[in-house]
Amino acid sequence: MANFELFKGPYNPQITEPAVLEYWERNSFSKPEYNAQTKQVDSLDELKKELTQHPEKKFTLINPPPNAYGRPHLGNISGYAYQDLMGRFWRMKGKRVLLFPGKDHAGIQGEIVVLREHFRQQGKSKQTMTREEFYAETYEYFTEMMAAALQDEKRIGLSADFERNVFTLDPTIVKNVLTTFEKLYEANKVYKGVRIVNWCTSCQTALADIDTEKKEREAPMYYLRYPLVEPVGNITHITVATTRPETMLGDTAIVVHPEDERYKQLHGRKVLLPLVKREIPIITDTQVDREVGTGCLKLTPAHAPEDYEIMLRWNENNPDKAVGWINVIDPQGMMCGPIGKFRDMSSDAAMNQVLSDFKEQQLYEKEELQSQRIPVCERCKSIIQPLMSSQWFIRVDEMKEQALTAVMEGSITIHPKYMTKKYTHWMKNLRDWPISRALWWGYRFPVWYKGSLETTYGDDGNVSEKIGGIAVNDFADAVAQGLAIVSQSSPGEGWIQDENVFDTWFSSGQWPYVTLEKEGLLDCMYPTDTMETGYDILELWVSRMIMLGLFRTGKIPFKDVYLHGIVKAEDGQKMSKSKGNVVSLDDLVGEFGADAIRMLYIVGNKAGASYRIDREKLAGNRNFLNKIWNASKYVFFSTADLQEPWEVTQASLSLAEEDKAIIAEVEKLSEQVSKKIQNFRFGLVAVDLIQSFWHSFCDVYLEQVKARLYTKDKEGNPINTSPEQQASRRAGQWTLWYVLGVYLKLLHPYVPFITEYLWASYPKSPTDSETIMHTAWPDKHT
RNA sequence: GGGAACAUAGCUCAGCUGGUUAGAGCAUUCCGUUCACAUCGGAAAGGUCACAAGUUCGAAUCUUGUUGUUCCCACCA
Repeated sequence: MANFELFKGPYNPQITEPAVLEYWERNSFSKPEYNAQTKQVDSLDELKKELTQHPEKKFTLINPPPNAYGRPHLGNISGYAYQDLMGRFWRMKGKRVLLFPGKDHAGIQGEIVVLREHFRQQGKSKQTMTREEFYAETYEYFTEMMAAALQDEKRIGLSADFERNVFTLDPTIVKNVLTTFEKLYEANKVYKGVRIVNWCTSCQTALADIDTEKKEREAPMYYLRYPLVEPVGNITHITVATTRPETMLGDTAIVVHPEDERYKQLHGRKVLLPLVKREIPIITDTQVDREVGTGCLKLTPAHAPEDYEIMLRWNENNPDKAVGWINVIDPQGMMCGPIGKFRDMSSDAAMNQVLSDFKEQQLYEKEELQSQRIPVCERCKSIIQPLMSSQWFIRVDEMKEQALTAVMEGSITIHPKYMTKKYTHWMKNLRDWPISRALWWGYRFPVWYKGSLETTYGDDGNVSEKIGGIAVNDFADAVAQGLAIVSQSSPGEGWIQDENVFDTWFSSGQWPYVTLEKEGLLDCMYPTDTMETGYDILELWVSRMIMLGLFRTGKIPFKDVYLHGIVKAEDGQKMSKSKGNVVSLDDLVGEFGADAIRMLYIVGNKAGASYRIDREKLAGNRNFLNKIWNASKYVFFSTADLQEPWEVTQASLSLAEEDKAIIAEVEKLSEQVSKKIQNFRFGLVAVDLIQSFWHSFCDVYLEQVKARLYTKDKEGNPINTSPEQQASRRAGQWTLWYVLGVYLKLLHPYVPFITEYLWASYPKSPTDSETIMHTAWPDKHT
């Protein structure tokens, strides 16, 4: 039993919250197995049996797994308040609630952090360790760090089943995630191929489009002349504009708009590519913007994603006049390929050399300073070098159709509704998903090669692979030749495993079903009910869960997606370490309490809307908690002589008009709160709830009823002694008791700590739940 | 270039499918208290609902346009 003392003085969360936390943790109230009727924890089998018979009795919400290292900031924690609100609501509504917590290994960022924060101090690096040593030690490091992140989840009041907390690299999870890869491979939805990728020369890995961001910079645009092989009329050359002259060494065509009158007579003609003396054709594509530069685009398919797309399109429509690509920059950022003296220069040196050669040959026209947006690595901020590389891809064409349909036909609802467009737009434009990363920290590909695997950036500009010294066209070819195999375990002596690990989102994209399957709960708790996360990872994460969930289970992974806004720092800016405006839970939880912080997240806010940390609001929230505290204490001592109020029926009391009014208000409020929570409008109804408690119950009703409750006047003489007055007093006491109970329950999902603490002193029937977490929600009809 | 959201009191924002006199919190001004609470109570002041046109008996709310702010996406070489 909870033993919470009603101490004197103002409400002090520093006393109450740790005590409540300890109470929650000591019992197992947050487990779906906890049985409110028997007050026992059922077995897993009993739970499954019940949910099989009554599937409507479950509520599953998978908590988005935060990075396993380090402490989250106040913004990272905000989601837990929403997730917990839903969990507590449905639990009180009598459902078997599972909030499933986990931690993510965070791929690239995890590797960067552990190298910087852990290994560097010991003088270790990837050069001085084996892959196995690195993995084992990092695993241990992350396991330690995880405990700290868990503390914050608990501290904000998240009623998750923490015993089930699971790491993305837990062996059973790994096995399941890799099985998905195998199934994708069998279904021909995964392939290995040489494609253009966003290459981070610093992290030495490929990145998906969404793992890059754009940086603004001023850079010169150079105008370069390419002579025509044969002059057309008096035209002897064309001029192209570029910000990256060194890539001209890999040009394979010139592209003009088919309708551009200036160049119509040049279609199909050839230019002599300067410096490397290659003849390349002039082709057409409607994507070329006639207004930009000279209207002539130099096509470098190996080092510009747009050019690569144009090449594919052209080749599809003109198979007889197909153009190829020539890769001239290797993964280290050095020049390579059929480029003569430029080979082995750094790309910067090559750029200067190209420019000076053009000048010398009188082919240099001019330069103009221009602002441009260049892609950089989201994690390390290095400039992305697009290049050709052999990578694993997921074929998304079919998967994205299903994922689109699920949302457009309403099997999955996104809140706020207007974010649906963001999702559909992104999904429609989705290209094949590159899933391999050249890292050590993550899920290594379950792919094996016989002998060795070599990737060559050839002198001919090709990128090719050899397995055991034998050249292969592609992975399928290698499998056919018996040189490669997809398998979770080594096929035997002499086979080596693919060095790549999976993109982090490949594993977190499977989170809903791999977590439940680990616990044997897939049958009875999947699909989950709601996914709650920040709107900034709708595309990054939510979309992947929908695609992979549909693929692997044939079912949607969740029915509703609630997207919360971004919490800004006190200065209104996004929180970031570099700005120095990061606020942690520790900074504020002592002064205001977790309940006040949860209110800041939720009260008055709506889905998708951002807001900032506001100390004035926090102070207001703290004042409200104090109001609850004092009003409750008042009710407790002024109803102390009321016997077993739960046995009393309303009809047996002579209720005054004021009693009836507040009872009616609170009952109407219950319906509203229930309805709005179910409609995901948590924040706005919270304002009504607070208003009602503070201004109807405290300011009005409590003042009205006081005179009827006193048993002595100021001089100490007995008052309210007549039978009518006694009955009136009793009716007032009962009303206070009843109404406060309703308020505490309605408030509990919002401010769980104070309501739990007060619930211990609230007079309740012996059959009622000892924890407010499992008492019945007060609405009657919904 | 495309898309989305927002524009309401000094500040931060509510106002859901159009219906009396447009609301809350904070801030401001005045008044009040000693038997829950000064982390309090009562009251006041404060708004051409960005602008314009339209639909309507009626518009902060719906439509269109204009202006401004924010965010996202994209191929400006």
